[in-house]
Amino acid sequence: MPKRASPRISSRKQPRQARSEGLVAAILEAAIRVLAEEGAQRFTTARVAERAGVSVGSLYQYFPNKASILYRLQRDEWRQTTEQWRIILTDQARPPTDRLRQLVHSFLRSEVEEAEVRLALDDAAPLYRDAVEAREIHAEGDRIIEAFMAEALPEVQDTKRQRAGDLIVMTMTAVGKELTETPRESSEIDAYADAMSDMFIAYLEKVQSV
Amino acid sequence: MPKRASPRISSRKQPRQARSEGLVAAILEAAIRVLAEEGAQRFTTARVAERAGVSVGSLYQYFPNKASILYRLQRDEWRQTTEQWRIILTDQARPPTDRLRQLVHSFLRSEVEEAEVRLALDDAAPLYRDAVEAREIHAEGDRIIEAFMAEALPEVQDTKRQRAGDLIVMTMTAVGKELTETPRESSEIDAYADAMSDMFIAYLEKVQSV
DNA sequence: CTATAATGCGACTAATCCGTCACATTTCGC
DNA sequence: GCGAAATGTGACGGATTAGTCGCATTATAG
Repeated sequence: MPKRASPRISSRKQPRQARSEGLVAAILEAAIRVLAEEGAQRFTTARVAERAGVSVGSLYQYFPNKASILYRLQRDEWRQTTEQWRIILTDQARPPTDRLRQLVHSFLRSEVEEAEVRLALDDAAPLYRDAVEAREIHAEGDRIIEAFMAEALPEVQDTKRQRAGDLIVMTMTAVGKELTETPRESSEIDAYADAMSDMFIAYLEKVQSV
Repeated sequence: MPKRASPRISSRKQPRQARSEGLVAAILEAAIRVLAEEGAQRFTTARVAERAGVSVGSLYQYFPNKASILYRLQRDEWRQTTEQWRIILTDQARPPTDRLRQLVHSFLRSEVEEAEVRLALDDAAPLYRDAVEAREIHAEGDRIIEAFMAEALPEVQDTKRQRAGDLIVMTMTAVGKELTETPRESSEIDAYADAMSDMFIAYLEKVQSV
């Protein structure tokens, strides 16, 4: 956690903050590189600091421990994902099935793009999973899905609808991870995205008609 | 890897082997307990040996390294799962949809039953994932699913059918893992199993009708 | 019963890694 | 400029762990 400097408004440069911010940014970038290139096993504070061109001591001034770096990366990744979901799913000009299809495609694509980092972050999950705020990471995404489901299946019972949403999210993320593990042609990714979309839509139609 | 004693047929007792076999069994049992109770992080050869009432030295006589113990456990678990799948899916007296439904239910149940071990094994995956034989672990399961799909969707194109099978397996295992991570009522597990079965069946019907 | 081979033991080595702390350097307020 | 505060440094302590090796114990063959 970055030390919050007291809010100094009217200084021309904010060197204290400027240094710090640059340092934190450098650390996060280096962390991503280490994860992607060396994997979770070799992700050490020393290595991250070295890659960032910074000393471990400085690193520990802005991050209380190793896990917090990983947690931060995971949080940022997930925020991007969530934002992507929000943009796609709330575009009420298009029919829900279209949006769902695009959601699946976009998600799989972005998963595969950053394969190494995502896989490594996953491997390191045991280190940051127990963080207090870890549960909250997914909350926003869940809300977005729930809103979409409410729009797509307005007449379906709440618990049932929520379960359907859960199932879709779990499936999508899981398939994303699996496809990431063994590299595939981008055309094959699309084929899986299509198949998965078909599955979801068939499911939603069934749920709705019951 | 157990040292293979040369095949001595006509000795009354085979003490060499008897000791060894007991030792290996004790190690594997202890390994499961350590994983379940202490988690992947604290899974060390020393701890396993201690729990097994055996010295590390002995442990290393039958397992070349730590990863091999984990790999062995994972392999055994997966063999059980595969066998379960085979039994359920090849029962040609019942319609395919019934079998699929039961597959999902049984799988989710057994996943949740041994939650701790499975989760810990998953956490430790980075340690044994690169083992040469690791890919082969899933081969038999894939074959079983493929055979079932061929029976259920006889007129569908091969690649499409195989992708459908892949998708179902990925989804099922992923949801199983997810449900395992946050403990739930057994009734809720069943609800998810039902929902997932519905989804699969709706999907298969759609694939078949295209 | 004894020589020999198999099996078991556990202290020990070498490596790694997280996080700290005393000190050096840079920046800021004045 | 100058003193104080903020920021940065990296050697080091303390802890953990994978795997080894010389020796002890047990079983077998003759």
